[in-house]
Amino acid sequence: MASHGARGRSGGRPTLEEVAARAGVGRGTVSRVINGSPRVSDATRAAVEAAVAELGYVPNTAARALAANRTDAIALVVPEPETRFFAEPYFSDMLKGVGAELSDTEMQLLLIFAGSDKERRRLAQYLAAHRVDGVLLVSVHADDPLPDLLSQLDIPAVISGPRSAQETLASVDSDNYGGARQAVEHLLSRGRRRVAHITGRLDVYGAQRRVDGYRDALSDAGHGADEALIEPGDFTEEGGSRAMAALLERRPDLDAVFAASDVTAAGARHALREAGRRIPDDVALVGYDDSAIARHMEPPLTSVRQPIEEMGRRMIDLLLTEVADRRPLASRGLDRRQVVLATELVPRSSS
Amino acid sequence: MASHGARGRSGGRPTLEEVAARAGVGRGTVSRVINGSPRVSDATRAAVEAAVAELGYVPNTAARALAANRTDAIALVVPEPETRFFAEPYFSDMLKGVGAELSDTEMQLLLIFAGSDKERRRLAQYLAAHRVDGVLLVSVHADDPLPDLLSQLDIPAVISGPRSAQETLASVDSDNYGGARQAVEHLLSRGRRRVAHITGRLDVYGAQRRVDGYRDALSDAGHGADEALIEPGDFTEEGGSRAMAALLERRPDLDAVFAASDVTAAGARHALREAGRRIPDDVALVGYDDSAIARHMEPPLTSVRQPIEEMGRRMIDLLLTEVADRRPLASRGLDRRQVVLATELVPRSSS
DNA sequence: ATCACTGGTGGGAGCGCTCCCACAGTACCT
DNA sequence: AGGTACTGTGGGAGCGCTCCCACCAGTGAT
Repeated sequence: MASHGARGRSGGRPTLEEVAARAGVGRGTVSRVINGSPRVSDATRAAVEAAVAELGYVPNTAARALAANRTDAIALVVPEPETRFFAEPYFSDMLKGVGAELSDTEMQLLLIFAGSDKERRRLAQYLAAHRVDGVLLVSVHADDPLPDLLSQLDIPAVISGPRSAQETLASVDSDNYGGARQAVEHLLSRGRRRVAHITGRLDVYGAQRRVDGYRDALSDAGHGADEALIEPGDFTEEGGSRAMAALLERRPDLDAVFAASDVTAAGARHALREAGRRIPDDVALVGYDDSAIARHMEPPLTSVRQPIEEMGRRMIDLLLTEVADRRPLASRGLDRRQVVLATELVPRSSS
Repeated sequence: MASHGARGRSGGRPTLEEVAARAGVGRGTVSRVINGSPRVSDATRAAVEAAVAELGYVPNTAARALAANRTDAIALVVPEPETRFFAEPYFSDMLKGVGAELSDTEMQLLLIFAGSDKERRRLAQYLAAHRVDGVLLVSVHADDPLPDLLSQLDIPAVISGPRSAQETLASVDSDNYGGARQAVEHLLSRGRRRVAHITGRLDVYGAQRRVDGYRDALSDAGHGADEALIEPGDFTEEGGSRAMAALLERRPDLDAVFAASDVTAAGARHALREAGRRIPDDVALVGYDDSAIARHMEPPLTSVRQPIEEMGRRMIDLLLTEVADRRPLASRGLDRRQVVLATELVPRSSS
């Protein structure tokens, strides 16, 4: 008689209890089946699954979150205004990788923009409320307080691009050092001898590593480091243009430029044109990121490609591991919390 | 003595109960303060707020969701693959409006892509679990089962672009009829007399309305409807090109074309060029959407602009109203559940 | 036989809120 | 005086899960 709806708000969604009654088992057993515990007999499992299907039972996430103290959600935090998010393929590629890796998981992905101060305050509140089990942090600046907030709140997080060589958070990065070497070695192999470098913002660790790669590639090839061939940029087009002009003034004999980003390269190209230098005839140019800009530049730009989609996938891998490790008070599997992925040089006619 | 942490897991986050103890009031009172109920004396409210601040209390969303049977989250569902989402400014504009209108709300926005079958199944499950209080549905096709699923689950939803004149869901749309009239009237005012129309996919209600607007504008101006001047397209570039070719064959004397989208217009332009017709000298061309394509076309394309960002804002308004109306079993404020916003003609040199 | 174990199971005790009923106090009519 | 009505407040009873302990076979070692 008391089959379903003991306290039956008959209209409502079925509950665990109702499934249990229907299947003739206890609540605990249904819970075990739902959560895929192995310690359930096959017969019982079948009975429960039948009841679930008949009743159209769907677990109540809020109740689960409350009881288990987890949310089964992670956030992808973009500390940029939404405009940049849409403008740069970096983010959509990243999102594609993240989505793919998450697709056969129960985890739900939240996309959070934190470009403005207001949004950042909201985010802090959000994190303080522990509304996600983990955080993916992309495109973080050196002075960003977010990573520290996360460690303080003890929320698992993975960062794309470590802030320094001593990064404490788990991170996934592409090989900035190796990518820079590839670019420079490519230019040298093409017979260039006076290779300049326009750097990125040097408070970004990845930009520093690119400078290191540039230097080492030159010295390994027996070229002394010529500091006059290095000019700081800031990843912007104007910065690239300004830096190029400075370089041309200082070292008019340069025959190649490695720019720390495609956008920077676009600026450099502009300055080169103004100075009447032909690309690649007079000066070869290599960028970084292999963005749409590179493909559409005139002439098409040789660039270093980062496996961004794979970075997204690896970030999820890492994060899920960190989240899982926190569930039982057990084994930390921190074997490799800093992942570095190889880059690839995409040669085009600018070099 | 028993001030805080009656059952104190000292490490954990403070709870409502702890705040109540600290402030020397009952749980109910703290809850009232947190939720902004007016029936709390100023003195008590101040005491509670102080306790909240001292303890750094943040409400537990899961507990609240469980007890109150709401989630304080809404979903923006995009039934397209992510690629299109990033490619078309429509979505980013929409998102901007939505975000703006939501920013001084406690509501959290979830972005859900449902392009593939797998994703759609996930979404259905997600909605069945009632993980959001409401849904924003953009870019829905006529045969999409999603709207019905939503009404069936009794989840408030707002659709961008009604599926028919009898749309039951709340909707926000731009004035497709009026926009088409604007386009045609503009062409007539420029002295054009044989204005053709390449339609959109006619299973999209908005496309039908554009045809209606086109027809009425012509007949109101005393031009009989010439069905030979109407050719179905499908919103794609190839479709536009094909339709244009057909029109030219059938009515080589046409002197203007109103295309149901900028993309369609791009296709039409191609066909016109191939046929040796000059734009606008021989044939004037008007598109729809005022997208980047319109601005960058050669010659720049006259187009009808939809206020997409405002549409996003209005959709949120409507949705929040619907969600609020469902909270107490009270007053439905369904005054205007179908919003239509005016369009604007942006004249450029193609007409 | 007795004593471990082990796989399988039931159900109590929470998780941290909101809802709502009860009730004290004050104020304003009859 | 007694009624009625409100404001402000406390706290019990859930919301629907998970966790964990207790318990019941069955199995093999002693």
